[in-house]
Amino acid sequence: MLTNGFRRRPRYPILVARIRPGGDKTMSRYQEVPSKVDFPSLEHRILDFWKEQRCFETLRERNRGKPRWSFLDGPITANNPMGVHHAWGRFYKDAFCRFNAMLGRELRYQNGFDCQGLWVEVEVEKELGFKTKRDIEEFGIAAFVAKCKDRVRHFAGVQTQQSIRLGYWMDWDDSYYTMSDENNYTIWAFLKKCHQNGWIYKGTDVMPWCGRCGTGLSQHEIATEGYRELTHVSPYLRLPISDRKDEYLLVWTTTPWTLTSNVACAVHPEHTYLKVRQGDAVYYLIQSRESILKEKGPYQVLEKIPGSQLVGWTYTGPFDELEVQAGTVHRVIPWTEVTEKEGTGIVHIAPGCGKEDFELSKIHGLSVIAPLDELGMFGPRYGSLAGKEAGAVAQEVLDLLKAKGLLYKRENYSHSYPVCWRCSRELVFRLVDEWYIRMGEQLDKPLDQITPEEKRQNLRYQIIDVIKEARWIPSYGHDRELDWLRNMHDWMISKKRYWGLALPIFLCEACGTFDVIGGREELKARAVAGWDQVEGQSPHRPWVDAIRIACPGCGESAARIKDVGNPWLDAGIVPLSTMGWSSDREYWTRWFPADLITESFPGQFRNWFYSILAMSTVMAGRAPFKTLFGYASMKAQDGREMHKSWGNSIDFNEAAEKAGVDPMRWLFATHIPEQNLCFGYAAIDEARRRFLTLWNVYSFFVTYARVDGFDPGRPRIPVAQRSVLDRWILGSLQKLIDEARRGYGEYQLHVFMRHLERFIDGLSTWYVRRSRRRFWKSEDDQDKLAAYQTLHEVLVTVVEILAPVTPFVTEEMYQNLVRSWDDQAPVSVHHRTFPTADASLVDEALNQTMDQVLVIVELARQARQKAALKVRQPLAKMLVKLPSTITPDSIRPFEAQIKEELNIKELDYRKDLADLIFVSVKLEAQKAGPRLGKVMQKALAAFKTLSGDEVVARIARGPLHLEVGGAPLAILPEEVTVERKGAPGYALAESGELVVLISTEVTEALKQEGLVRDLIRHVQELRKESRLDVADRIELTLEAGQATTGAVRANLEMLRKETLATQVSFRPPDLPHRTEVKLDDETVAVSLKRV
RNA sequence: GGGCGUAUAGCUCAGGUGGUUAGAGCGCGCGCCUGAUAAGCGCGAGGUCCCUGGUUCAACUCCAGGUACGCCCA
Repeated sequence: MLTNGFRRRPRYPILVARIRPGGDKTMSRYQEVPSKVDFPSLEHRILDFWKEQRCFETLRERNRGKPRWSFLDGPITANNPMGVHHAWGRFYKDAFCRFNAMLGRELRYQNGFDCQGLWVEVEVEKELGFKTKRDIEEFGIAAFVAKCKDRVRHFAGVQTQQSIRLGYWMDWDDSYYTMSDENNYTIWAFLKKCHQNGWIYKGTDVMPWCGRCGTGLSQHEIATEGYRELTHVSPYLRLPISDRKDEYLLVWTTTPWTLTSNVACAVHPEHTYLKVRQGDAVYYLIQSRESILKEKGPYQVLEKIPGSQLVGWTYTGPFDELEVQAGTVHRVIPWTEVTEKEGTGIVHIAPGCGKEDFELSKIHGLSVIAPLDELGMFGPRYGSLAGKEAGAVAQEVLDLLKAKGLLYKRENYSHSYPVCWRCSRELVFRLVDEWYIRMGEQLDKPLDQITPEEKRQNLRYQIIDVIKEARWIPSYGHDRELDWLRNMHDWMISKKRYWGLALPIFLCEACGTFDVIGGREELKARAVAGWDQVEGQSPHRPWVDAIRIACPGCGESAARIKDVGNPWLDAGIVPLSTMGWSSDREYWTRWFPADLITESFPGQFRNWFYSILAMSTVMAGRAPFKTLFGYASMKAQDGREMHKSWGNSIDFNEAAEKAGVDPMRWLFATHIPEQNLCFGYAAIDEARRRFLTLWNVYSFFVTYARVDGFDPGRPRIPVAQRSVLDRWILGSLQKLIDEARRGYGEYQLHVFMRHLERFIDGLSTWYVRRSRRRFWKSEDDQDKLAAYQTLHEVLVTVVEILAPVTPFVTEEMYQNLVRSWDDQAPVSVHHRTFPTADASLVDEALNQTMDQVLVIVELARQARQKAALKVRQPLAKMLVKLPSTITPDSIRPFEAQIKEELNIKELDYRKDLADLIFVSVKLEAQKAGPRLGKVMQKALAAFKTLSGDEVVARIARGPLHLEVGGAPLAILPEEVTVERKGAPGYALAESGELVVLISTEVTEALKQEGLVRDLIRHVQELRKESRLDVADRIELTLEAGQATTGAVRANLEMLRKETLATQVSFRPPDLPHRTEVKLDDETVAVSLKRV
């Protein structure tokens, strides 16, 4: 327990204070810095500060009218509180905006909320306890829509507060909402333009349908997260072939409910089918699936025939007794998509229940039986199944088949099956009318051969052209989008729901003509009824439903279709709507396209990226962004999805208040964006610890600056006159500034952060470590001032370049480092101009030399370790052989540093150290023995006669040839191990050409000195434990054996000076603070007290 | 079946544009330093840089093919 009550103050500066008036710490304006950082409370303090000082508003003022940098926010769904994965994305948005603000650019700072759509309806339904659409209709659409709006507003507020907590600087009063009139009407304008191009149409198709939600799902929605691995009962049934007694088609399906609507069976015309006899019956099936017959007993293959022979046969359907089946002739049709890998090779076709089936019905003129209603239940004419849910009748269907003798066998089948992405209910396929935007034909030729003429009417290829304009980070994003665009289907934009864009499509029931309204004014002008209902309301259901217009085809009154819009229309229009496409085209021209959008990659290729591209292409003919920076997905710490029920989910608010957001932001910044981020407290803690190193350097600086009264306003000492250490760190700093600019500018934050972490490491473990005594020393000379100025400059610059990443802690440090002394400086670190590197401060030669110095020190430490001589034990000398490219003269300026760091008194340079290096070679009997056999012993003896140097020289050229007993014998290089050691009295460490030898001889005097340094260390520890102030003088007693006593007597001054002992006596411990330490073999009893 | 991505230490991952001895964190073992540092540093054990072939004086890196895994589309 050292933090409570133990006030950290340095040792020497107190003495300085007496020498130099004005140096007292009370004169300093720096605030004391605790060594432990409480991030959450610091962050709250800074949040208050920003609010009180109106820092964000000031920043906008400063940059108003400057060059623009346009960021476009992809709207966050305002349906729930924000999660940690949102925090990740919002961090990027914030960091890049802050960086550009520090470059002096004007920004829009507009956040967006996504408001409309089924996801909100689902939550509101849950709140109200609704089960189906009928509940909503009974509740009233107007009231339901009001509830949806309320929910969105509520969570927009929650997310705003959370974002502020994250440190996200946005103009929170200016957020856009996709439910706004402007947004909706701009989509209308878009749809009208599509209609003018002839791209809007009503299609009848079999769609994936959710019975609970009562709506179809578009291709986009299923693709996102729509598949689950599910097991279904899959019957094999036998269908009697007409006019062939006891002969059956074997048919397999995974969706028993669709059998009610069977009208045909498909076979592959080119594959081989088998006619087999099993029991009393004859079956037909594809040859490759013969194995399914086995479990039903022995069988006999009667004939092999091509599938084409089966085509045209008719058969009795599985549910011919149903009313809906009346008059249906069941036929066998050809289809080349029939697989020979599963099933029976005879595919059951129900055009009302499957997309491909429906396509086949058009080709072969099959009747279409659509069994399900809007809720996914069987209609009235389905016998005992009427009114039952499609997914729930599998067993009943099987029972019915069995009763009719049509069930051959059954199995359980696991497959990937689509489910509703909102409510998880299994989807069914249902025949419905939906509205589409034509995306253009897929042309079967290379992209570069598509003519301008072909593109003119083909939206698909227009978008493909447009995506080339943008920069995709990572670059493969372009390819993924391209892949999507090439293969996408027409965009289904309708949804049979309540809360969403009111599709402005008016369909005349009399003549079938439809028209699309392009905006509010047009609606008002063309309304022949119902305008009074819309006036004063938002353009939503149910109000817009009251409008009727005159049909342009026949003049009859036409009503709006009841459908609402696909929510990606809402989000896709924002590059136009939020920048004033309709209301202020001049403003739009200035801010469109965005310089940056950034969102999570997975999913958005077919969602937001796709919709903004499509809509901007139609309206503006160009991409809505210049750069798209994508990042991956957030996972839980264990690499799995985050799920509350799995207990691996982390709540944003909890993480913010537990760990603080700056450590989280540091973690985000270091992570490679295109990789999934496994998020957890361990990861945050790692980031926090690296952060702490910087904080400790800051704390060190402030601690001493306070006591010394360092005034950052004093005239700067020219860098040329500063020490090599200063010049080295300042040079490294310039390179770091370059890396920072590149990192932010190129959206490679993690690269910058890697350099930053390395820089901070060097700052802490080398610059500060080596400079400490410069800050402690009592003289107030130029060198000390240079040290303060250098460290101050470094810290301020690091704070500036790090500010966009960790806005809170950098603000705290900036206030203390800069504002405390300079009230003319910008109020906030976020108002500073981003630093620019000064290339003249980079001394490459110095950098290289310092690199060598660091290696020398590292090697010497290594040598010490080999010799088991800890650094506290002083040594007489070290010898260094430098690489040929380095001269001793270049190292000399660092000699003092090296010697002090290593606690070695002398440093000599040698061109050759061979005489002090002992090479030992060994013939490995284990390796050579099996090869040499009997002569091994003799070979060993012969080998021993050679010197190490000789062996090394000879095996360098290849096998070593010896003569053993008159016979030649070769030893292979890999059978020899070579070990290099220092000669007796030396320890060796080397790396490449660089060789370091340290003298391991410990003389009596050196030993005594080392012993006393050990003792000092223990006394310091005791002082610390006893909570003494660093400047307190002490009386010290020692009770020790002869060796220690002698050593202390020989080094008494050092002991007294380092421990601030005014009196040292040898007697049993009788002072209040005591400890017992072991030095070498002796036990020393120590006691001390403050005097 | 197609598109995109990934494969490096026990685990999680770094390693712009080819170039001495491939690194970090976590974990394990052993040391060291420390009155800024409840922190840090070093050493050790642990590597077929997925496999095969090619280009090159030189390949973890570039190219081709393959394998495995992930995401997406059919």
